[in-house]
Amino acid sequence: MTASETTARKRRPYAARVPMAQRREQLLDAALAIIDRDGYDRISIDAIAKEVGVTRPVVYGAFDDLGQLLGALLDRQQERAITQLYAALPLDAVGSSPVELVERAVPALHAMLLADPMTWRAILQSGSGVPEAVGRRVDGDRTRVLATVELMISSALPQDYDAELLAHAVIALLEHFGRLVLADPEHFTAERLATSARTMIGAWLP
Amino acid sequence: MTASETTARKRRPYAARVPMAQRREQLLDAALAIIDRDGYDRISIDAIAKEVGVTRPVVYGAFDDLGQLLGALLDRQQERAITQLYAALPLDAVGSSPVELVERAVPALHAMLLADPMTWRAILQSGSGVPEAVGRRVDGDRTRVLATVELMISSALPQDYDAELLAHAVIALLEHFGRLVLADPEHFTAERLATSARTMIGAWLP
DNA sequence: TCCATTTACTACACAACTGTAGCATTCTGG
DNA sequence: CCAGAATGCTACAGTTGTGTAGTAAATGGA
Repeated sequence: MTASETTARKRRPYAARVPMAQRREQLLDAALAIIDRDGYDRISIDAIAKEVGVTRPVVYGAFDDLGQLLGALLDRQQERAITQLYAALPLDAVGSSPVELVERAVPALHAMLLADPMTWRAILQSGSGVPEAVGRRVDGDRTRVLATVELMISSALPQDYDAELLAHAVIALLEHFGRLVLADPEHFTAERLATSARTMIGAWLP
Repeated sequence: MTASETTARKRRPYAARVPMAQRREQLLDAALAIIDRDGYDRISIDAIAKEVGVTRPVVYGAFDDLGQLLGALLDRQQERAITQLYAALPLDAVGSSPVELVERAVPALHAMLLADPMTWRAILQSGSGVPEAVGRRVDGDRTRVLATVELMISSALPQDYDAELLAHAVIALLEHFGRLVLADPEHFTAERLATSARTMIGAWLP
């Protein structure tokens, strides 16, 4: 065994070469998997590199820094979530009563969550552990959703309800029950949730 | 200037000596301040030492490691929160209707939050960023509170409401509106919240 | 086959943090 | 004043992560 053979033996074999676009997607998938498994406070360039089986310069070749990577992940995930949300909501039921809407929306949203749990878990755990740039972005998104929900409530319920507070309540409940469904879908079934929602909302209608 | 003078010049002046019990309390206060300002993911022995103006061995002289310190902080904060909560809730109103209870509880809870915001902010931001041991403890506490709320609901509302789901909803709403009040107390006033709560709960009563 | 391009790895410097043995300083009582 | 006890600091070793210059390997086209 010569010295060059000894030296060559020690060098880690190269990971398969991958076009940049595909590599970026792979890195984003890895980041999402880490966030889902370990939480936002465990995400790092080093962790992502290890998850994929490449070295850090490869990650830096695709993204300038962690912030940029997380921004790209957010872009991608947001697009996925919005697509799923619009597919799930009964937007064709324009003239229906709130109770009918709820009876159709709850099972659809329930199925949506379970069809892509990783996406929704990452979104619904966007609490204080997220990097600051991510948190600001998510807060902005939540503000927009809040305004939309507030408009819907204003047109559906009597005027003696505070629409802004109700919108906050609806968002908080959707997020909380989303987390419960993802954690225990057999216990928090679509049927059970729909029944309760119908009963409570029904009591608020004229 | 002799060599010993030069050496003495370079040594950092000692922080004031403090009895152990007082030091522990001071370190816990510092930890709470860091969590409030920077979040759970920024808490570390080093950060606490810097916050107080001592070196790390001083912190390690008081607590074995970060986990033990955070456990002690949790014990202390939990005791504070429970004391404040029991002082705020109208426990003397045993025979009152749910609407009356709410009308008295909301302003009291509102004032409680603002009387000690740091304590409540640390509790209400106990999301995914917390160290695992803390998260498990908080989850256990939440489960107990949930069971208590579920019992109260079972006795106050008609049987066609799902008490478990409602308990989850109440907890989610209390936490969410707690965060809103801490963030913007002038916008989310006690009066406004009480009015909305009265209207909604009133609609559920026989 | 050879060469140029593209993609991947190594080794390094640096920063931040954990944990501790040994040493230093401060304070109080005799 | 001095000695001892109690509390505080320094320097060190180790770990983990960031970021990068230089080198290596792989691939495809001529």
